[in-house]
Amino acid sequence: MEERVKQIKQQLSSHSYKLTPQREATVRVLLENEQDHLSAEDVYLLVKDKSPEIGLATVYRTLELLSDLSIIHKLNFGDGVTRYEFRAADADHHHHHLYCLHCGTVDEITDDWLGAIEKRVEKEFDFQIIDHRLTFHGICYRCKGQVKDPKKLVGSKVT
Amino acid sequence: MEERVKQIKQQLSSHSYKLTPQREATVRVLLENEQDHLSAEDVYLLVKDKSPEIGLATVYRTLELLSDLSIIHKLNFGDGVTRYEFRAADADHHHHHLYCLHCGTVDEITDDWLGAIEKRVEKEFDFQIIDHRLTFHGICYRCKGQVKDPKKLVGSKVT
DNA sequence: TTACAAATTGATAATTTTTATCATTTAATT
DNA sequence: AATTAAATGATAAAAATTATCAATTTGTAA
Repeated sequence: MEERVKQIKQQLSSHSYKLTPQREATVRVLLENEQDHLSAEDVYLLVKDKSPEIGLATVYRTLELLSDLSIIHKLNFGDGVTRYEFRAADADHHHHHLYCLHCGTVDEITDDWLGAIEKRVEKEFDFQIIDHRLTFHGICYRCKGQVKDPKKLVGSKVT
Repeated sequence: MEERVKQIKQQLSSHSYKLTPQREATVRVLLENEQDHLSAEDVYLLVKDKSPEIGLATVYRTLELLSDLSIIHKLNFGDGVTRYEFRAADADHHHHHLYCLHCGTVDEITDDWLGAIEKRVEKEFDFQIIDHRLTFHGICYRCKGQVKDPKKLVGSKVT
């Protein structure tokens, strides 16, 4: 934890940004909730618990900054809100997500399963891949059995 | 074209919805621009050219309806706008997209390349897949050579 | 330490996209 | 022709994000 905060501090200062108290509070909230995919509002509320004086705009600015530096990733599961996730230290790609259409939970696949497909894309489409987004929509193991007609969930749900 | 309009009319009426002139105009715009990925605003403006009396809310309502019936798909490439694409008559899955970080163009891969991976997800994660979203972010063949430092494009760009 | 310039913040206004409301119009049915 | 439900258009409202700007904080240099 402290280790990672320090590392982020360095990443910031290497681009001449400071790790202000507000930014640090935001980073810590993100680290403490690494499993979740928090929206800006979520982050704001959690940060506010500890540092009530922080403003919403600052949280947005911090998330944007961290995203610019590729310290976090922006995600969009189509519910109208941008979500943020810590970018694994080692991973240079976006990992894959399992989005449950029943309960809304998002699980992760941290391995990159797209290697072969990406090669094919680069060759067949002459497309230089920088990153990817892969999300499966369906029913998670927790909700299995609770859903009668999965097809019904497809419709307008989620982009 | 006429064939497809008629087919959509039937899909609507089978759910007791009518193909009103406004809905038909919207459907035709979507069909005429099938290669593009239009936002609601885009559709609205194109429909307005032909039928100036149509309201924005009606366009939104129509897109939502078509999406509910899985006649079109909602897409989100992270630019803050929901986009719509005609759903291929045969495809029961979302097809894949190539999103160019340089020019913003979205190309399509209509085949489903995820079969093997989906089997693995279902087995390893006990996740019942209903649909998927796969988008590659990178440089398209048109922009190849025009981009010096692709890594620079990664940052905050797109969710 | 004090002074200064630049970076950052908080409050809030403004924007943007989408949804809700509601009176009016249209369409189908009796 | 009368009646009911569906659909529409105009517009208000909501939700998320971005922009503005004065005030504060920070790091640096005298």
